[in-house]
Amino acid sequence: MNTSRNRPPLAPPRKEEIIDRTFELVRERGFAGLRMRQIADKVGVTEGALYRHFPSKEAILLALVDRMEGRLLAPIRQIAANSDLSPKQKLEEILRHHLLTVIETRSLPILLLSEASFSEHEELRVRMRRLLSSYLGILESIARETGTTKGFAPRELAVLLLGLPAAVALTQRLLPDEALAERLIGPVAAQFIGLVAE
Amino acid sequence: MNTSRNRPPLAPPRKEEIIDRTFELVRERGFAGLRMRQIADKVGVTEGALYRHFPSKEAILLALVDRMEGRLLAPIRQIAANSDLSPKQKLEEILRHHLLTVIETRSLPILLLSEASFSEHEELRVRMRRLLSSYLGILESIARETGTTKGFAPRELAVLLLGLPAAVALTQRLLPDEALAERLIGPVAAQFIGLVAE
DNA sequence: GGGTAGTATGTGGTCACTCACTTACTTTAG
DNA sequence: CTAAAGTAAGTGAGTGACCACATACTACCC
Repeated sequence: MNTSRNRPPLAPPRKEEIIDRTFELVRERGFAGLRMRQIADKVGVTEGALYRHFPSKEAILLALVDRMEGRLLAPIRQIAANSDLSPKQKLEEILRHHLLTVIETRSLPILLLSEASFSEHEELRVRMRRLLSSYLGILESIARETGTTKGFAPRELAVLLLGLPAAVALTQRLLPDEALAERLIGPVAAQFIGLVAE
Repeated sequence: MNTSRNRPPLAPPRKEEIIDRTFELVRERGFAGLRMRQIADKVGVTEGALYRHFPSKEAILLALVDRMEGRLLAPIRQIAANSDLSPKQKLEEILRHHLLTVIETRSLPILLLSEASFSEHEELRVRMRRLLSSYLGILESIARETGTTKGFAPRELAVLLLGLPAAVALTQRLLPDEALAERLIGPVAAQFIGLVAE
């Protein structure tokens, strides 16, 4: 038996690679301009080969949303469940995680959300609604644990907190400014939390 | 001479109507899904007729951006130039105007911004960058007039203030909630300004 | 030698845009 | 006043490019 052969069973195979490359394409060019041809070229196969692994383009997009959800929402759920943190600390860590994700993925979460909200794929819109709903729900319930929220209702606070990553996503996509981005992720985010929550 | 004949010279003709109908289509279905066919159907002519008035689809989209700019940015410039208002009042009015526009146009400004940031039409991306740049610039210079901005640099404050309309746009598009929207436009916006500016 | 991954080559449909021609007005010349 | 000329707006039938997806065939690996 060939022990030197490194099976790639956990670092999963083509399927994962296809999603990876698609992720990169969407990050640079967005949803609307994505073509099966581009994915195939980037993976280094022909279009037909993609259909060995996914039944349709929509299936690839849905897998991409899963990926995004894992990267954005899963860590946020963990932070929210961490009982070592005060509500304020939770909000701060969530905000920081969201902002970091926005920067690393070139604003993908927010832009996906808005592009997908127009998609003709019903399933995609449903998933995006769910994602946003979960996100706001998590922030809302933390807001309820928090002492004072400066008179904002929990839902209102949740929307306010979504605002910073949303604004950062838009400005950094169109007017990149690394120094500004770092200030926003760091001190600005922290102080912003300080203003709206005790 | 027929005095009762109401010439329609100022309420301009087809061209304006085409932009109006396109505006409605984009508001409901977004940029990416827009087809010349749909515009023609909505105006009540054939596709060919559209090309009497605009040389290309892109030209229609650019005219649409002009329309959006007139609706969003022009009033904001006026508010900023109104010397009867304190800086804080200016920020408050600008924020309210932006939020109202977002609600009336079903989140169009923000979503246009993100969809267009991926467009293959270079000119469109340039225009969107300019629009965002102007918007942030106006807020920035008001921030400079303001006494205290709670330690935020002017540019940082501008991004923070963009956040609320951005978040409202996303949530209202995907999870419409009229009562929440009204609270956000009214008391929440006012209180938010109170927090970040003196 | 059978299943998996791949290629080469379609195919039907859609889209922005074109074009020859018509229709309804308006302007102008005699 | 009228007929000829000019023009703005529109029609309907393309056209070529592109795209998601399909089908037939092939290389490779246990």
